Amino acid sequence: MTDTRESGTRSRTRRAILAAAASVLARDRGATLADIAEAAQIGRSTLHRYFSDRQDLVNAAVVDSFRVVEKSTAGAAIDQGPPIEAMRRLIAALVDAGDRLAFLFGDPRVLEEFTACFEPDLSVPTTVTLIERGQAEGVFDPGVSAEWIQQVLWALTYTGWEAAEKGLLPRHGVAAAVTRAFESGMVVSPARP
Amino acid sequence: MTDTRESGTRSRTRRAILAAAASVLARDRGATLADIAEAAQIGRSTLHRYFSDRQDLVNAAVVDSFRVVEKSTAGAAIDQGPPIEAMRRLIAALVDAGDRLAFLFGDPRVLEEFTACFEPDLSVPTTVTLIERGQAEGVFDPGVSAEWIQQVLWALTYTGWEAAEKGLLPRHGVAAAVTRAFESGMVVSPARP
DNA sequence: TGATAATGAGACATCGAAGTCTCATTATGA
DNA sequence: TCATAATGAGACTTCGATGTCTCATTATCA
Repeated sequence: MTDTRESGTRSRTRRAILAAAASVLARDRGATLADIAEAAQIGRSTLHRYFSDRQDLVNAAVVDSFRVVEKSTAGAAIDQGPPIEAMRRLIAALVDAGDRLAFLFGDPRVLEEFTACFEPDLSVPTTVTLIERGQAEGVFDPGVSAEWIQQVLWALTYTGWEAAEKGLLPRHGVAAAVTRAFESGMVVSPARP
Repeated sequence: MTDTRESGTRSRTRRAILAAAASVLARDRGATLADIAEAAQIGRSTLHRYFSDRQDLVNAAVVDSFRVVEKSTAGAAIDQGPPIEAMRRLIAALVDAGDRLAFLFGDPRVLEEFTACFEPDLSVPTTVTLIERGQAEGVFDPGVSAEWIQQVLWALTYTGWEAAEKGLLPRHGVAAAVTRAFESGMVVSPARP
């Protein structure tokens, strides 16, 4: 899928811009193209050489972030082993891709826009598949939809990332805190309502 | 605190603008003042008669939303009864104030800005107080900070609101889904890591 | 009803970000 | 080294949101 006609230099610059865009926009959606260029350590005019539009840049950043998260997910091998263990690997992977996830999750509109027109890599097992597998095995709550569980997963991961940003959680404790919240909730001896 | 010199008409219009602002901005942070005026069913020039600045409007909307959420919280009487029950009432109240919460929670910067300069009504028991009470009684997870639990609470509530917006959850099921997630997490037989 | 408050429509100026372009400089690779 | 690719700085235009203002109309209340 990568354009092989693009030189190494250009390819590297492009990646830097996309990473900077996701990182900056995750923290401030109203950020200026100048802000993004500065974060990418390039001139604003250079940015325009790669992406004609702001919209063009955002679109590319979304697709790119999808790919990055997808890759992280793939690395967690979530189609193997017990669902609980697979989910713990997935959470760790998602936390690692925090910037990208925060960028995607932080803007509901962006996500919606692309869910329709963006066809995911079918060779990569999806999060929903893992959740459904866990539900079938009676490990994940079968009383709610897999999509809801996925939303909760993303929300908790995002919250963990944000908490670390604010200094509320130590970086190295995010994955554990998210995992714990996801698996057990906040009540010690849960009484199902 | 309400300016008694303001006529009933103006007071009503002001409230309508603030409610519209929170509602519109919760769904689209980049929304135009024209969008907000339209949602409030007033002319754009009228809006400027009430709030000189965009910043002025946003500030007022934040303060107002704080008050609304505070009032909801107060109505839940979270300083009374078992913490679990109090938390369930609180979640129901927060879900009811969904728009306002989404507005406040959806923009981390807004929240930060005001947490410092905005002194809360001390006569109203705070969420953190409830959480700490629950932790002291061994009901809420004492292994994490109360602030983290509060973040999770807000995140889950926001996610429930958003899921309802997207049609992923029925409106009447949001509070139950959030409560369940908050208390028990997503795993049927939790194995604490 | 009559005085006044409140509003809506819209013209107008302003301002900042976005986007375009040029030219000199630096980096890359054959 | 040399040709070419890539970049940075900055001038410039465009465009849309914002903020100001006027005037006619409508709503409110004594």
